[in-house]
Amino acid sequence: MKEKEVTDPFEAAKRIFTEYLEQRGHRKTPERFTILKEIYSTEGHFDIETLYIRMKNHKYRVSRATLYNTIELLLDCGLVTKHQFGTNYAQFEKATLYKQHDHFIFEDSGEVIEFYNPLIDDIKTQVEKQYNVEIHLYSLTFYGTSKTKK
Amino acid sequence: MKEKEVTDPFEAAKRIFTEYLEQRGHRKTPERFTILKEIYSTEGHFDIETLYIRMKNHKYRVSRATLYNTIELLLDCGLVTKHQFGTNYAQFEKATLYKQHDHFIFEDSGEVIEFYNPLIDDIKTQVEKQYNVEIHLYSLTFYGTSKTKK
DNA sequence: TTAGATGCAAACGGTTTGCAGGGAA
DNA sequence: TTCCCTGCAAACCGTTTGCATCTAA
Repeated sequence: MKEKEVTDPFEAAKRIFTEYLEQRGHRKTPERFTILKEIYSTEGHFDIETLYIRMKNHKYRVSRATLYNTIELLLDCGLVTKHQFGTNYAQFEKATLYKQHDHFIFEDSGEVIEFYNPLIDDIKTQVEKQYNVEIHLYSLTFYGTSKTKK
Repeated sequence: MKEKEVTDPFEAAKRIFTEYLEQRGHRKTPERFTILKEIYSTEGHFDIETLYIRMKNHKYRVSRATLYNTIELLLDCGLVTKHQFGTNYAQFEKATLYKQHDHFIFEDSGEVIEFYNPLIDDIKTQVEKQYNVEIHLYSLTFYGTSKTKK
């Protein structure tokens, strides 16, 4: 069975990115696909500097400017999402396409838990009605500590 | 009747700030109270640079360093809250002490609507139970556009 | 009197920009 | 061949820091 081709998230992302680039008349450079691959090869959140160093370690030659440029494209086509958890630098994560979620941040370690709670959709609907607006994006983040002693 | 003393939010904040400074052994400098006054004299959100310019215009002599320093104290004693609405600079607002709220941001103009929806407390409680954590802070922000044509 | 606070300016660090050279189409 | 993209480095800008001076206590 050709399981891999059906389920590999990177292959799916690659197709989406390719189509996006073609539609917009952007070039399909090797750098852009290498960056996408690097992002899809790890879990969790990352910032640009971390990604830069990771690619250096993997002997990929890439500049920070290109990272910022490519991330912008990936945000635009929905393959990556951007967060700003109260710090003064941005964090990113690959989009899970189907599984929307929010975040809990441990105040001491900065560790991130992802969760999904359907009540957020009710709030969203209520706010849209109440103010006659259309919500495209939202961000819900909790900050706190563990109750189990360490 | 002594209405003013009972209801003036600045007077209330001043008392809280004074007590906070005394408890921590911090000095009650004129700069600190002038900054508090400036913050409480306007509505809505502000960033440090805006506050700095506003105080300059009012002929108050203050340095950015002192603004950052004092904001830190005001955050610590809960008189001011900090936001990072996806930009790379922080925005602040005076705490409304009793009226908790969240934000809707217009993607085009950056305008901010404040709202409160009690369902958020249910989500909070559920997350606390689910992950055995204690939530101290949260941030809920919606981004979107108006449905009424301009 | 003195330790903490202020103002100024330099340093810091994440992000953006300008530009010459390179490569996808 | 064209002109979009890349890499490099400088610029940018919000925030932090170092230090001499000042002042609340």
